[in-house]
Order: sequence, then structure tokens, then C-alpha cells
Amino acid sequence: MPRIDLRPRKSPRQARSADTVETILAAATRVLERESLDGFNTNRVAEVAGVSIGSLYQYFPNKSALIAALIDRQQSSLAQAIEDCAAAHEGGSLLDALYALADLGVEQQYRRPLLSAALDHEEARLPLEKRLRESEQRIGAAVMGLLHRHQKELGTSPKPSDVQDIFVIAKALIEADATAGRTPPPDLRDRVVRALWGYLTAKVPPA
Amino acid sequence: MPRIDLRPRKSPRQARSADTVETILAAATRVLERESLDGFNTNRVAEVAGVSIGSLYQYFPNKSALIAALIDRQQSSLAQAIEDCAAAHEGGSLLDALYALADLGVEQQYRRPLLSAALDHEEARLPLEKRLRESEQRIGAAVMGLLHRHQKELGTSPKPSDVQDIFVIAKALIEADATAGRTPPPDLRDRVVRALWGYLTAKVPPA
DNA sequence: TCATCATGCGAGCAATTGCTCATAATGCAA
DNA sequence: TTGCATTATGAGCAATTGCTCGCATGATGA
Repeated sequence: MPRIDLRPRKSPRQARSADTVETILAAATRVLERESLDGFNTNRVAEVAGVSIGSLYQYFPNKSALIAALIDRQQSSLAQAIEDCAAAHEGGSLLDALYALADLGVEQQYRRPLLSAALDHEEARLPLEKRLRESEQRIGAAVMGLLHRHQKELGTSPKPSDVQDIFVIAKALIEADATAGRTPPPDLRDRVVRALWGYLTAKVPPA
Repeated sequence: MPRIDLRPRKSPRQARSADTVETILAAATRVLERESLDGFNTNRVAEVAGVSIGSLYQYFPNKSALIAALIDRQQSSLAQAIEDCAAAHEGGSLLDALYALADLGVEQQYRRPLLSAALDHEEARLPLEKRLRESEQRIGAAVMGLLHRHQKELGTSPKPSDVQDIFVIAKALIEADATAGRTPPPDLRDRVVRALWGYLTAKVPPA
């Protein structure tokens, strides 16, 4: 199994090359968003960016590295949004926070459905970097903090698997709808919260 | 957008050709299971099957049709299993049925994790056939019947979106673990049931 | 036995695509 | 201005891969 180097090939030293990198990433986003993973090839990205293929390979050692950079950006931005959201509901009720998180997820996935789906898929396939794990850590910590603050309400102290699970549940519910239609159904938000709240407060009868 | 014909090119008329088709499908399963969607190409499948590439294309008009056939099989078998499971718990408690369904899903996804993941991915991408929709119908009907029989226990009459949602939730939770490790964590089953039970019985406080 | 149809074969075409490298253009510092 | 480092270019190579087509082989029924 060949290890794939995902690190950037070189760092831009002049302003114009920083622009080039920016242009390439924007083009990559556009291509992935419109044509999904089929039709996403480095030649096409370079063409859409209005940049030569050689320039692309000056900053990204291979195709995977380009995708990894996109994932990195998306994950960081999501982590930031979740942290902000958790902070904004610092004193409020757990339910309000869950609604806010659900809205956030819906907005994120519906903005660019194909992009989200494609990045999810690649994320599972690529050898992840530290930085990505870092975003996951941040998200986990933020949600864990939220649950911890409402321990009494929930009856038990939150486990790491709880955080993982509600993340997976929310993502799956939203993605299932997002790949089906252009705009979110009006009840999606409620169904997501119902799933999360249900999972967190479930009292499964003992056998 | 080019329509892809997924119908089989011809039906086997002699026993030996039925064998060939069988061999090809088995090989396709093996390849998909071991190498995921990368490394899954028609030449490789033919090679593993010990059959010429020409023979493959006598029965499957294109690569997508081959994958569609695999999806068809998998879905039919899942539908059958779920129907059997629902029938077996005809008179029992809802909780028992949920546990059984969770076990079924865990077993299915852990048997061939890469295959499951790959087929899921392709299923979203391909223009689905009637027969596939039919399997989905069967699954939906079986679960709907189950929920309907426990209406009192649940308090409300089940909606189609309930069926859809618990299916999505279970699948996502199991898949998340299945792509991570070789054997299911001991608590996976309980977490799945907790999610399903929680969703079905959730009482979200009103604003 | 022979004619006909079904099945099996695999070399290789055409298209795609990740990526290199020799070269040119541009910015910067002295 | 000069010289060096940085950045940009794009023709094209090498590898992959979906798929065709002309032909060989096997079965079947008369």
C-alpha cells in the first residue's frame, strides 16, 4: 500500500502564488460541487481555475492532497461554527442548543450537497492528517462540554460514544434528505432534534 | 446526461452460461469486498472469475449494470431477512423486534464492510430500477407493519418518515463502527436500539 | 453427421487522467 | 540593470480502463 503524501508541496512566498492557491481551491470546490467526484480531475480543476496544470502540481503533490485541503477547510469551518454555537448557548437549555446545532448542520449540508457527500466519502478513504483529527477533536470537545453542562437534565454523565453517535445520527438524517431534494423539508429540523433528544434521554426498558 | 442501460444484455439459455453469470457475480463480490471501488474494474472481475472480458460483456451491457445486479441481490436478501424477522416477532414485544433488527443489520454490514459501503455509494449514484425500488418497498412495508402493530405502545400512529428515519439511523450507526474496526464493539447493539427506541418514543418538550 | 445457434475468447482500440519536465515569465534585491 | 529565486506554462508520457469485434469452441436437434 503506497503511502500518499498529503502535505503541501511548497508554501507560497509571494502574494501572487498565494492567490493561485486560493484560485485553485475555489475551482476545486466548484467542480466538486457541480460534478461530484466523477468529472473531478486535476486537469479540469486547473482549467476551471484558469491556471496551468503545472501550477497546480507546484502546490499540491497529488490529487488526494488537493481533496485533503478541501476537507481540511470544511472541517475547520464546521468546528468553528459548532464551537460558536455551543458558546452562544452556554447558559441556555440543552434543547435550544440541539435545535441550533441541527439548523447548523442542515444549512451546511444543503449549501453544497454534492460537495458534502463527496468530501465525506473521501474523508473515509484518505489517511487523515493531524490537522483534521484536530478539527474532530474540537467538535467532540465542544459537544462533550455541552452535554456535560446538562448532566443533571440527562441523568447520566455523557460518554465519548454519545458524542460520536449523535454526530453520526444528525449527519445521516440530514444527508439522506439533502441528496433527495433541493430544499430541506419543513420537518427535517424537528426530526433531527427528535432523534438526538430521543437518543440522549432514552429509557430503554430492561429485559 | 447519458442514460445508462442497466438491464441485462441477454438471458442465459443454457446451464453453462447461467454458471458463467453466477461466477461473474461471485467474483465481482469478492473484488468489491477486498479492494472497494478502487481496483474494481471489469477486466479485474473477469480475471478473478476466470472468464474472458468478452463473456462478461455478453451478460452485462456495462460496468454499472454489473454493480446494479449486485445491489439488487443484496437488497433482495436484506428485504427477505427483514420480512422474516418481522414475521418471527409478530406477537412479541417491539423492543425484542428492534433488537433482532439491530442484530441483523450489524451482521449484514460487518460481514463485508467494504462491499456494503461501496454498494451504498453506488446506489445513490445510479438510476435505480423498479426491482430495487421494490425491495425498498418491501422493507418499508415490513417495518411499517411492525410499528403499526405496536401503535398503542408508541402513542401515535407511525408515519412513513418514521420508517425511513429509523432505517437511516440504524444504518449510519452501524456503518460508522463497521468502517472503523474488524469486529463489532459489544455495546453497538445496545446503542442502535437505544437510538431507535429513543426516536420512536421521544417526548420532545414543547417550546 | 451436419447445420445452426449459443457461448466463450482476448487482443487491442479509444478515451481518460494523474502527473513530469523543460522552458518561459515574473518579482525582488543589490 | 543584473542576476537569482520564485512562479507559471502546457505538451505530452505512461498507465489505466471500459468496451468492441472477429473468431473459435461447444451444444442441440434433425
